[in-house]
Amino acid sequence: MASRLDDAARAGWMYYVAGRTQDEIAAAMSISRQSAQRLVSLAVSERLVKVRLDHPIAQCLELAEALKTKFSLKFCEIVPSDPMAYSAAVGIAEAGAVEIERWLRSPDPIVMAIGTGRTLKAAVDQLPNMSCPQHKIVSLTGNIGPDGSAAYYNVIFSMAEQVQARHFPMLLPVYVSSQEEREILHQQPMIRNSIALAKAADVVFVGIGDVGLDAPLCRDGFVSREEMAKLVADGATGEICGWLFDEYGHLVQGSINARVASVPILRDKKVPVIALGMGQHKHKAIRAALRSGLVNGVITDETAARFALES
Amino acid sequence: MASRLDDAARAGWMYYVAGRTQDEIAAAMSISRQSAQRLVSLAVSERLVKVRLDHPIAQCLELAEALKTKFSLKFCEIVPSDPMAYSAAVGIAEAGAVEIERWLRSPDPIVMAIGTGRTLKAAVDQLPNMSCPQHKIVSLTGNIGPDGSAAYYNVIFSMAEQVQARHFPMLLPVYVSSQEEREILHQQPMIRNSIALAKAADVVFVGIGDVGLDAPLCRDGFVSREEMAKLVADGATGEICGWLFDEYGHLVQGSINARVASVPILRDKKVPVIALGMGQHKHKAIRAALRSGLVNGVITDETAARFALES
DNA sequence: TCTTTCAGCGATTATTTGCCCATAAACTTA
DNA sequence: TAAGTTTATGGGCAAATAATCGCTGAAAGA
Repeated sequence: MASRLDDAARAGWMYYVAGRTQDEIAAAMSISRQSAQRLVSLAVSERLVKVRLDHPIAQCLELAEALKTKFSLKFCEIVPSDPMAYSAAVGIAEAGAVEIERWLRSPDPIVMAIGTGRTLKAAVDQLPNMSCPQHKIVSLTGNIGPDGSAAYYNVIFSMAEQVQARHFPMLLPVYVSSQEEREILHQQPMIRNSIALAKAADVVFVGIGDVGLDAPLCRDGFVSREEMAKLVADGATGEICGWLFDEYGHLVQGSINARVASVPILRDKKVPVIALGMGQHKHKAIRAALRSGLVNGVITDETAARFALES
Repeated sequence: MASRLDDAARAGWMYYVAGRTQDEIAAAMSISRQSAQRLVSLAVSERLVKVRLDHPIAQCLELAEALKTKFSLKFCEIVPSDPMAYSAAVGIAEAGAVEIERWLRSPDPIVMAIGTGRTLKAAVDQLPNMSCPQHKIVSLTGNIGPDGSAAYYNVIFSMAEQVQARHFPMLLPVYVSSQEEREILHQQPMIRNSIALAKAADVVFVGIGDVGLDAPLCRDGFVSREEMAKLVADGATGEICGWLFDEYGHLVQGSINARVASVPILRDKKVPVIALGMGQHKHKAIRAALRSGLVNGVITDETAARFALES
């Protein structure tokens, strides 16, 4: 199995780096061209090959500047929209990985706080193997899924493994049963330690989620359909680390926000809080988060950027 | 011009990151497919797209390419260094066996010349059972140990048995008592025949040995401790088939090299002469062998490769 | 104003690649 | 051990991509 990945890496290297054809690779490795092709595509599907585009596309840059000005952002990266893209995080994941990696390359120890969600997971999956024992990675949200599995959208664990940093997960569900329970749980020494660390983070990366019956929050069972319907009726527009906010980015009062186990969202303007998100159904959520200064950095796509600018 | 690069970046992004076909890119950008293709290839040639391979083997391949270029090698294989495994031939043995097997798989008869040493033995031990009656395997060095046993570092015998090929050992000690004796022995019909065969080899595999009081050459009694100390003082750095060379890969004059019974090392650039060796204590020997072109192929590990490249 | 040069374009052709399928090999399970 | 099941392999073929060629038009220079 490992040797197969080795072969895949070798084939992928010859194909993408050395620019050989599959026939040449086949000859070099004494296998059939078909096998070579399989190895190359395995290298791709196993994410061994990582492609990076080193050119700021003018339009995206302009949009980024405009967004930065309008919402006083510290950081803004716009990736081209792909109208045909089926999957959510095409492009964002790569761009997010670049920025995360930039922080991790720091020789000085930093504390990086991390939210959760599919987009963030996709970005983390694009990270290269690194060795960053000087850094600490701390989770902002509970890492226990509604089914009790400890590895829900295993962002912090995969990341820590990939970059070999110390990590501080928050071993709680995303939502606890009541505000009182949250207070009690947050007093536990380990949790308290994680929260203190998160509040001292040098940089924060979060995913932006949308709300609605089709949103992951609902589909993955964190929030019941009835509750979600009520939230939407009350004006909930988006979600960051489980905190629900309305279309102006203000936290929805009472309701579910009283039960979020997550660390409160930092509003300290000095620390970069960078949100990742894209796609039609997240447009309003992204705009809301930017409007209120819930985040001060964003990585999104062209159409979401235009939407946020228009209003 | 800038806008052309922008377009190239956009096209390259859609192609490599989003995974669109050139047709789709052409449609999205309202240009012909050919133009899209040109933009993509422009993005590549302008080095806007950067491919990385996130796998240990990738580094090995880069090192191999670098070594190939620097030392004009016909063949170079670098295996990942395993810092945990200080034992001899982890990885090298397998890699060597693969290459040896590749040659043996040839349906056309070949002559393979073989040196000796622990590393080569480990590689040969990794060979599968084969039936290669078409090939001839000839030994480059004497196969008689200092204790008179006929099967010292039984490389050629185990190999011939494993792959069922005709074999031509050299029934001499590694070192004879004098240059005169060597000349006489080399005139014996059987020996002469083996030497002629070895000189006509299609491919040569040798082990690289180090020198010093702890080196196998000394420990196994081929060279006395006094003689070894003198050799080291005279600048001997490594050994191939019993031939001692200095740190630039030049044979040490006189001394013990006058008594080596081995076939002279082939310097014919057309025939692959592939050396196997790894480990901290062989770094200098490997570098020396590469520097002088004593060998034109090498199978070694990452750290040895880096060492050879640095100087 | 005219000429020269040359980048870019599309059509055509050649090469390369992705995928399906039949077959062989390996591995399970009774 | 034999039958069944999964997994890998290589051939063939269609799609995708790269290379070649002649044409056009715009910019530079006389």
